[in-house]
Amino acid sequence: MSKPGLISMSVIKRMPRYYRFLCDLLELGTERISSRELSNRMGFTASQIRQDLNCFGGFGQQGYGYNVRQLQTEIGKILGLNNRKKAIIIGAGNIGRAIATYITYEFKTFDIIGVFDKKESMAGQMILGMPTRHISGLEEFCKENLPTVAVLCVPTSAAPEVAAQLNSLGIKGMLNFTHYDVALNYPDLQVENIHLNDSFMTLCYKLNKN
Amino acid sequence: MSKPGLISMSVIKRMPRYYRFLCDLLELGTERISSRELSNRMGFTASQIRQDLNCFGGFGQQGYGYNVRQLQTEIGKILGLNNRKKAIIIGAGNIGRAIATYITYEFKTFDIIGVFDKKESMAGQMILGMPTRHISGLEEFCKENLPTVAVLCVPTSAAPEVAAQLNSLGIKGMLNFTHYDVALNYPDLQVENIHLNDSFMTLCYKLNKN
DNA sequence: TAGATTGTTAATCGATTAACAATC
DNA sequence: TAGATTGTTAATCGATTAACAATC
Repeated sequence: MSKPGLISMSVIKRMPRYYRFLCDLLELGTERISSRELSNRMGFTASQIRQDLNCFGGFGQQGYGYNVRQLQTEIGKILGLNNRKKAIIIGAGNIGRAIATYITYEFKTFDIIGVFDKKESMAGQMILGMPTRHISGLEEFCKENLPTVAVLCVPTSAAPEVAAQLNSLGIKGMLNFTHYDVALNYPDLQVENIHLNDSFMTLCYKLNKN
Repeated sequence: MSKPGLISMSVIKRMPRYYRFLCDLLELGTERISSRELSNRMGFTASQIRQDLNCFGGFGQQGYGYNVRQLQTEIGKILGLNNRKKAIIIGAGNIGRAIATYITYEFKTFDIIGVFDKKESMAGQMILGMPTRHISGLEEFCKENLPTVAVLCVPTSAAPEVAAQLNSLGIKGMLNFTHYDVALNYPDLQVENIHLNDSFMTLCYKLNKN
């Protein structure tokens, strides 16, 4: 069960949630927790929790449960949260600036080393103590600084070109805020889509149904 | 198959994506499309597309395929995109301001009628031509203007209190950017979570695996 | 009519839940 | 030891895919 690559996305997608709840428990000073108790707090079944965790190894102990600190550390390792990665933001509009700030203060695994925009008027404007750079300097910057992650906050119309460029410049992973389907066109890139519009529409549906 | 309430979330979650692709096709001037052709463009199987659409009705025609405009209109109706809803933003930080702006220009179904923040120093600052309001005025504002949707952009620590208040003030749906589990605590509210951190961690996992 | 493509049923696949023996 | 709770297997459930008759 602990062979990597065999673990389904359904399981992976739940890991950040476990991590979050374990962090909360740690802060509360909880030392141990059973799958049953976690189940109550998180809304997953105890069975699923044990099943999920066992994909990566036997972190628990019969009759005792799980050690909160150990489990949190293990999940952190599984997710690779300790491997810091250099990231750049493409698009210094509202979303781009918000995400740059958010990542810098709330998600230490990514290290924002540059913010780029196409607009000449943006160039030089300070974000997080760094000057916004014009997109024309992207290639040189990447060759010098070797970022591996990019956050795509440009208008969807600009996305195909930017994605192609980032791909050729050695970017390995992307957070895609546009509606352009990067993953479909670059199957070797790791992509996480954050389609705000999709979430809005799903909420609309739920609201109209009730 | 077209009984409402019986349609699974897996299907619903794909509808916004259909809608998006159909909008693109419309802009390209495409009149008709087959499930097979859609399948190629979207990366779903043709079988799944037909299965999904048939949950809501037979929008296609044998031997012809689907009429793009008609299908787009139908999916818009299914999602309820024409029923505009009054929305408020709680938390006027970077994310709050970015989302307020984004919704106003990119998602016309929600109409942002107020932005609130706890910080005294924020009060009065203009966003989208409206003054940011102090959170103390939330109750009065809601009673007067009856918003039904709220976007939660406060720090997670503040979320439980704010969620309780919004719930009691008649809010029906929430876009939750915090890590507080609103849905677990208010099962009658419609909630869409946008857990940026979870997306970041999932990307980390994918990057470390490869 | 012949060709194309849907709507729909049946088969497969995968994910979740239940159960329980192992063991702390 | 007795009680608790895991790890793991088996059973169930739901979602996806395949197949094909209906029909435009």
